[in-house]
Amino acid sequence: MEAQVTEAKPRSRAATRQRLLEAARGLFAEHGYEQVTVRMIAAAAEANIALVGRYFGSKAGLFSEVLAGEPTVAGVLEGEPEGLARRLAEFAVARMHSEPESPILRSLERSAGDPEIRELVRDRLRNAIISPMAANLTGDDALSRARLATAVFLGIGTMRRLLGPEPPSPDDVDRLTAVFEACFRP
Amino acid sequence: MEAQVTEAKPRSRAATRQRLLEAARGLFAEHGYEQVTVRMIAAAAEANIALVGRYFGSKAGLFSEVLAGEPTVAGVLEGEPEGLARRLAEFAVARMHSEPESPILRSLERSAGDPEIRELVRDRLRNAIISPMAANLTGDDALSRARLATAVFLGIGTMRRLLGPEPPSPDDVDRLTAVFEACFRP
DNA sequence: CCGGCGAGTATACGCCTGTTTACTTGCCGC
DNA sequence: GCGGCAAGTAAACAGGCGTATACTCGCCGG
Repeated sequence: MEAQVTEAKPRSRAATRQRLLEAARGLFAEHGYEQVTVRMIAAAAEANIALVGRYFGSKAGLFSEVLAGEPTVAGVLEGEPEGLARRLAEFAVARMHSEPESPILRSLERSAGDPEIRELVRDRLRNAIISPMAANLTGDDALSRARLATAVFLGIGTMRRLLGPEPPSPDDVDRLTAVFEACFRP
Repeated sequence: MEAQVTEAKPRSRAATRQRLLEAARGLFAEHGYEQVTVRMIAAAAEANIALVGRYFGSKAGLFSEVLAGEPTVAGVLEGEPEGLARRLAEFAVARMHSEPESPILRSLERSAGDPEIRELVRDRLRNAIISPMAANLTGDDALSRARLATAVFLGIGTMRRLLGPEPPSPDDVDRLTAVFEACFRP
């Protein structure tokens, strides 16, 4: 949570910008866009509030840059399509049993109030997950099936956030693999 | 959306309370807890803001009462367990292709900022969906499987909210049925 | 050694939130 | 008819939000 830099902070634009960016990343990932205030970000980065506006234009601009810099599940998506369901299942199970710290997907679920932010999130979801996933599928309604699988993925995240992490079970991966395969079946 | 009462409003505690309750129900269902303000509710109910506090204690109290009065998916859950997956699929597809107006489940997905509200939502989710669903399943980890199926259900809602309603496809029900069956398989 | 410029700061602005207070209005039993 | 109490109202409160402004400080080239 408080992953702030302990080293002395030099009077450097680039370094301060970076601290703000990383602080924002962590907070957004944990709490979502709306629950995080610029004052929280500035405090976590040990920087002044006004610098958020100066360096990123606005809170939304900062969020946008965080989103752009975030690694995606691309590594899971590429590879032979046969194993896709299992790779997704393994990835989801890993997320399911780990504590909150996790990529920006976390904030995808719950950042929806501001329409501008919603659009950012939607584009990101499409371009980073659904489209590449659909590209791995064959058949007419590949997009629709990719959407369904992504929905399952998001739903698991929502559930974990709401009810807390589940006790792991060795059957989880197998069952989830079957679920994703059912999503992908033409 | 603007399903306000057009009849003249009598100076009646019970009637005004009811109008507030219904207005809140509609708004919460459409936008979620945090995005709805008590001023919006009062305006929709054509009542004074202060009455929310007077009749329900607080915004959270009003939300709690809305939640308690909301019908659940109980009708879908009861019945022979064999057809459960298909009934769930039909229910989800119906929700998937309909415009926003929908039960309070909508707000379950995105009402999470305030811990008090979060707890309300979590309890409701457990008592109204997961537990009864698990009761229909056999096997040790029935709860875990019910959680997964519920996650799929929520994920579909999140997806629809984010990307808009999908064009219907006749295969949807079959595919979703297979997905839920995969969730339920021991 | 010092002038200037950019990094960093403190503070205030305007707005919106949920909640509360003090007040007015209208109806119902007597 | 009318007194009183409940229903309804307007306004303000305290606090939080994102953003913008005017300022000070620290460093670096000359």
